[in-house]
Amino acid sequence: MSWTDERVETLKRMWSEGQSASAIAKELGGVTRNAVIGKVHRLGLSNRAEEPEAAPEPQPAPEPVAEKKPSRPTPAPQPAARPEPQPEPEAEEPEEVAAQPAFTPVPRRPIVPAGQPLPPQPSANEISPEALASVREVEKRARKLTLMELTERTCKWPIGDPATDKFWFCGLPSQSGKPYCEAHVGVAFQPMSSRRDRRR
DNA sequence: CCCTGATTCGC
DNA sequence: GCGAATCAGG
Repeated sequence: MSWTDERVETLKRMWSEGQSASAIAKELGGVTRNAVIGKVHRLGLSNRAEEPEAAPEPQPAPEPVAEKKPSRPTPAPQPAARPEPQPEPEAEEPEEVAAQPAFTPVPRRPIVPAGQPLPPQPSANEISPEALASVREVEKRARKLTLMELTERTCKWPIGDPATDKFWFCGLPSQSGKPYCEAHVGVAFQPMSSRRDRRR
């Protein structure tokens, strides 16, 4: 494969969109991510700054330039429709519950003002007992990965409260193509038919 | 271990 | 110019 104008164009577009080199290579086909990165550098667009040009600020302020993060402006990793985390807040295990009634070190504030929107939360209610049991079981074995540790093949099911330290992602091997592991796929994607009778 | 981009250097 | 190998890092 060679770098035709069309392929270069695709490269430029995807790179400016914040796509990873491997993703671009995958899209183009016939090249590796190294080839893509090499080309990116040769094209002189290694710095993912395209249109948005901010003031270079020659002599900005008296500050002697302490920190600078030209890295990445967070191209939004994987939004991924968030399902229902924690079907059961109960059940504790050998986990440091560490209750700190002394004082309130973290004045948490509800991200969502007062229950307003959040209409897209229909699922995760009528789930088969087996699936639920499977989930609860698998979450004990969660790899507890951080956001950065997630990949295309790790389960992205959130566990715990994002506002606290007790938050992580399942991280178990995800189903090919799916964002979750087998157990979580089971509760995330309902056949849309389990509505008939909810035996209880 | 999975992944990311950066750099080098023989071709 | 190209990109595998390698490096440095999350």
